[in-house]
Amino acid sequence: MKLATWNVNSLNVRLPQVLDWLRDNPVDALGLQELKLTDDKFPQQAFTDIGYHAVWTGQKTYNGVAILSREPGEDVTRDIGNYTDIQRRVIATTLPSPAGPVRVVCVYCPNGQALDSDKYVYKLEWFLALRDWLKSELARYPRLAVLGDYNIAPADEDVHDPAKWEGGVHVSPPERDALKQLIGLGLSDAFRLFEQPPKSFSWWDYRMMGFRRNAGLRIDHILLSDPLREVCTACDIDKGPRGNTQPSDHTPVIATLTF
DNA sequence: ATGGTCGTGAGACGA
Repeated sequence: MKLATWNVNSLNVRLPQVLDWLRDNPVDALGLQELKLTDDKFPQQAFTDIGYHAVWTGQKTYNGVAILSREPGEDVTRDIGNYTDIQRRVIATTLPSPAGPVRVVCVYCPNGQALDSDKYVYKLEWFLALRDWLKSELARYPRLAVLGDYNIAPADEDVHDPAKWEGGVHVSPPERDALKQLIGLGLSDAFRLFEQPPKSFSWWDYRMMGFRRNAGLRIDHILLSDPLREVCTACDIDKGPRGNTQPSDHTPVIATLTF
């Protein structure tokens, strides 16, 4: 079973690239972030045509998340428990697997903008709410995968130039602590279960030829509960789509589970 | 060089 995540930065613009990628990488589930379209504009038929089910929650201009899957899902959730948030950042569904139900949670975590921003306060609050909700999800679903754009680079090795980024959003100690609190629920960063090339990133700024210089961050993650960690046999970043014409600034991350 | 580039949607704003 392969699970993937990709922040597409507008599904309107990136739909052809998503379809192409799925033809080459027929994963069992793909979480998408930053759809930037309303529910009525979601291109369901295009995914149906290539054999994928879809669940989504959209929003005009900003945010929006979806999960595409080979098998239909159950128990779709579009909120973090009781946390009231007009921003559409979470969707979850339960998929079948040989080992039993796998809960897939797709998240588009807040960016935070800057350490002195109200958006940074919102980001940290949002992560607390996510943690509390994931704790209850984990109790209900032992096989839990939480994938998406976390907008947090877990460690300096996930940053192209730690000195330049120090004191900035995505790397600050409170943000890294927020991510560690998710890990502390009993989740593992699938990417770090394996030996990886140095300077592995999942996002590169459009500006300053960030991709060409490999000036990136690893901020897109797949977190796995212990029963899934035990069967995870690979986790890789596919840099290919970042080299496309008119690319997203993020590229997919894929985890392989072998039951 | 304190900027740069995208996407959205029609001027900034968010990332």
